[in-house]
Amino acid sequence: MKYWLLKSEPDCFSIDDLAKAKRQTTFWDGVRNYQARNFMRDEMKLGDQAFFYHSSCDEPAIMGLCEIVREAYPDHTAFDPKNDHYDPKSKQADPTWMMVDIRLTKPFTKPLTLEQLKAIPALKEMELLRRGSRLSVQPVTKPQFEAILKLAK
DNA sequence: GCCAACGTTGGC
DNA sequence: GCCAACGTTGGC
Repeated sequence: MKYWLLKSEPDCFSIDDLAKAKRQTTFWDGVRNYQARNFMRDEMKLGDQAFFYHSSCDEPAIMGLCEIVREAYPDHTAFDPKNDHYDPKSKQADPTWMMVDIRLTKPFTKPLTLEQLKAIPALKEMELLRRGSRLSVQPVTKPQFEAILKLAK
């Protein structure tokens, strides 16, 4: 099993939105970065665990834990000219962009803020904390995953 | 709102 | 294939 971190801007889609969704499940659309797509397409498997992270907001933080409930399939929002994430280069017959489905399994009552994460020695090498890191879908190592889960409530 | 870091685009 | 220009991300 692998571990992941997924970024979302809460103004766009927050963990509360996910909590309110049917079966606490959503498709993770809008990823338009090749490295992030490759992680989703090639490495994300059913049952993998993923942290839900709020970015570009007052208090960036890991908000909860999710599970991958469907493996990669074409991101249909790329085909829709009216969608913000429309990409004319992605064709139905040969989709460029993929998405997965995730289900919220454990919203944290006390999210771990970015500030707190930075203070945890076990997370020194974490991708999220790397200077200039922008990857919206990123792998988390098992020790990192466990360190975070131990502190999150 | 600023700006550093990074990815993408396009001319050559 | 190089690289400058540009756009985006995301913390502050």
